[in-house]
Amino acid sequence: MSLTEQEIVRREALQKIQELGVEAYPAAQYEVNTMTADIKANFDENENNFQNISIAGRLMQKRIMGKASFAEIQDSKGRIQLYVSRDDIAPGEDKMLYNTLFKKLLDIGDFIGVKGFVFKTKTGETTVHVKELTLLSKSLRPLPIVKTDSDGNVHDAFTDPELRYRMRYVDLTVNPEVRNTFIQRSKMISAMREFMTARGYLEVETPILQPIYGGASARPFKTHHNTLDQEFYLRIANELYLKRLIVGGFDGVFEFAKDFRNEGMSRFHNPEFTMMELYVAYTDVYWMMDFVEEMLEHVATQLHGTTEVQVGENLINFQRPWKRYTMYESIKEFTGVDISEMDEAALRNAAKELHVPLDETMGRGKIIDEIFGEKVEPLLIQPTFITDYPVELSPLAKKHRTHEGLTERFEAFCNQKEIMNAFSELNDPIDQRQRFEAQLELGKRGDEEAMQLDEDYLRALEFGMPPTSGIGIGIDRLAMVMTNSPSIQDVLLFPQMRLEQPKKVEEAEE
RNA sequence: CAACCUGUAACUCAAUUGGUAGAGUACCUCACUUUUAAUGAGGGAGUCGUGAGUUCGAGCCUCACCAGGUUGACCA
Repeated sequence: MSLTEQEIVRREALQKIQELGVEAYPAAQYEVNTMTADIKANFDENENNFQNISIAGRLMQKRIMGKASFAEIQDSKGRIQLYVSRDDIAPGEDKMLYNTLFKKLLDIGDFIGVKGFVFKTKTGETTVHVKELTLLSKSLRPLPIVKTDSDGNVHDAFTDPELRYRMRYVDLTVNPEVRNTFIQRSKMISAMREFMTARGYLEVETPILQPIYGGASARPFKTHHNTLDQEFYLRIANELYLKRLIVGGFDGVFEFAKDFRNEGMSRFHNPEFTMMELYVAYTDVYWMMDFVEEMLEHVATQLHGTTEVQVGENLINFQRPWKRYTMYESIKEFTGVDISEMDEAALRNAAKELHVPLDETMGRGKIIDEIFGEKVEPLLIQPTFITDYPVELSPLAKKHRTHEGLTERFEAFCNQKEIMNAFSELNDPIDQRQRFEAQLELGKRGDEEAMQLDEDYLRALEFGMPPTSGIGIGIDRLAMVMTNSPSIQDVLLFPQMRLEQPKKVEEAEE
């Protein structure tokens, strides 16, 4: 292992610390009685509460002035300045604690605990006057030091995306807005969970390893169980298992599920992603629209205190009611072309005039989807429901109650992206079998994303499933909107990446 | 998978028509008891992503490879 100069210096410092009899990685709990943010927020109001404080965190700045120094400590809530004077932390004859330990052997990034009282410096900064300083954990690698000068210019920012994603621990340490994004993501999920739990729906867990993958159109990851000597797939959706639970008699079930799709990676796609699926018995897709509108209005308000969220240049408003179009209406609205009565040949012609590229294999439903994707989706900024999807695109959705060839389905779009997909669940087992068989045909023709036929799921439906509506919400996509993040990698703590190249191994010495 | 861009000190970036490798921060030494990008003085630090080629001479030109990014195609 080859070390940089700074890593060597820190290891030497560690050794000297231990030679001085100071424990660099003490075992004992360090009692903390307040947080940096609490001090900054409340010291002006109530100075007496901060005369005997104890805080812990990383040392992030050191400004040595001789016999006194200023430093900054960072805990999970923020930073605060420390005033460290020699004669306070080392009151006796032996000034080792200050002259040697603090000044020379402590580095930026070390975890320390301090006890003392809060005061204001003559420049007005709220500062902890340190009476006692304890090393809690020595850091052996230098953190990137992000500094902001008096003109507001940021120096040496830790911005390289690769390094940020690979070393998220460093990213979280030095970039407070990154920490905030993940706090927001967590709050968003909590808000959804509370909203659904409050209505009596049950949070459940279903298998990730599935012998038959289903519930979506996608290519799966494959794996193998040794004892069973059997192939398994990592789930691409949890839909079919959740509906089995509705068959089993639960009124409402939901799951925040990690799903896996063996497809391309991009700003909007990670091989593993989180989807929340909810199924509610005795409801239909129109009920679900009302429900989800209310839930997202709640989520936005919980996160931002308002239904409005700034996303890039757009101010997105989740206030009810959202715009609703059928797919045909939306195409008519945004292209001026009414395709509702067109057959496949007329559709192909219409697509050509709209400059939407098609290929020969596409059927009627797929062509409509292409026109929509090209001409309508990019224009959907505010939350919008699109309903009534072609039946060919929706093998698990119930047939439309009045329109031949359509289904009882909606997708919601926001900031030019689909964020959820829902339908009145197909509960006619005969129809479902035919839809699966149609999918098998597609698979035989080379469609790698075609669904498999799931006999056990059909058996469940044959026992009877009540009318049910279900929804899948892309949690990562929604988090991107709610946290104003341009890339999915910014809302995943550890986005998937190519394996890090090992450092060049030095030629073995013989 | 395709096009384009990037790779120089621990970090952020320079380097003229191809001619001895530079700055700020960080690091090390010294001074300094209200600083805040602390300051002042001094010092060390680089296989220029890897490999080949052109050339008297390559950080710079050519080719291949590696890594990363951006955009596009498919999928949530």
